[in-house]
Amino acid sequence: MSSPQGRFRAGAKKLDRLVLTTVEAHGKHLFYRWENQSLLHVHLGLYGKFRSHPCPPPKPQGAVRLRIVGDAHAFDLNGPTICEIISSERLEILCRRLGPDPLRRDADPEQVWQRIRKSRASIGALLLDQSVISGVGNVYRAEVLFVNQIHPNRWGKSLSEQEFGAIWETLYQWLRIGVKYNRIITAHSKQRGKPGRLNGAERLLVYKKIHCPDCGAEIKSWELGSRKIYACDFCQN
DNA sequence: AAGAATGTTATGTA
DNA sequence: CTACATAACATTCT
Repeated sequence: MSSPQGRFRAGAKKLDRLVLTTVEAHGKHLFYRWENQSLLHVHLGLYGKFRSHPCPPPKPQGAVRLRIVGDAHAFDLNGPTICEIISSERLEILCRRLGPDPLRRDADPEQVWQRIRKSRASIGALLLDQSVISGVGNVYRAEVLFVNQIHPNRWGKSLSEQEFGAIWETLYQWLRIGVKYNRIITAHSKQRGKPGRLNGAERLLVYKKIHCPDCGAEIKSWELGSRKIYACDFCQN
């Protein structure tokens, strides 16, 4: 996040010379541990954003929930769903209800599979269920089902173990690419060079697309698990 | 300038 | 009890 040293203000609290000791992510929940033992929990939600400023930072713009000021740089946290100081008990409760995160070393895909194989819920809904698997999100959900040719409406229990294995493996690879380039990239063009150079339209396969990149058919979209899903009825079944 | 959105949880129902 | 579906919330961007 920021330089690990800085001042830090949260709500009525203003703390001096805090030093960041560890940063950890579990799914989309972020946890910042500070030297004074305090624990900051952040969830960006749909539009939360960290913004960097040179010092001295300008007046806070919009919903700034947190400002960290170092010697040379400052960071604002705008519009997160969650920004709170929590106890370690709360941290434990939070993490206990989160399913495995493919990016984490401690992630056990078998746990996810055991939930999916017994479920009558659609695989599309299951991939967004944070107690089943965490960190996927709406874009990767559409993309991972497309590339593995699995229809979002299929029941979890209809998937083969091999199909689930392929989903997990794809997510594992893609999420790492996402971290590396700091953006979601699922389409890899051989022509265009580095994925970092792809524009928004090029770097995804089905999400918000009109036509299927494989067969050219119209991409269908509908609500699934209270989010919009995109799929090709011909290539995914 | 209305409405969708790269998200999650609480609550209700079968 | 479990497991699903739906509503509610929050702010930004187009």
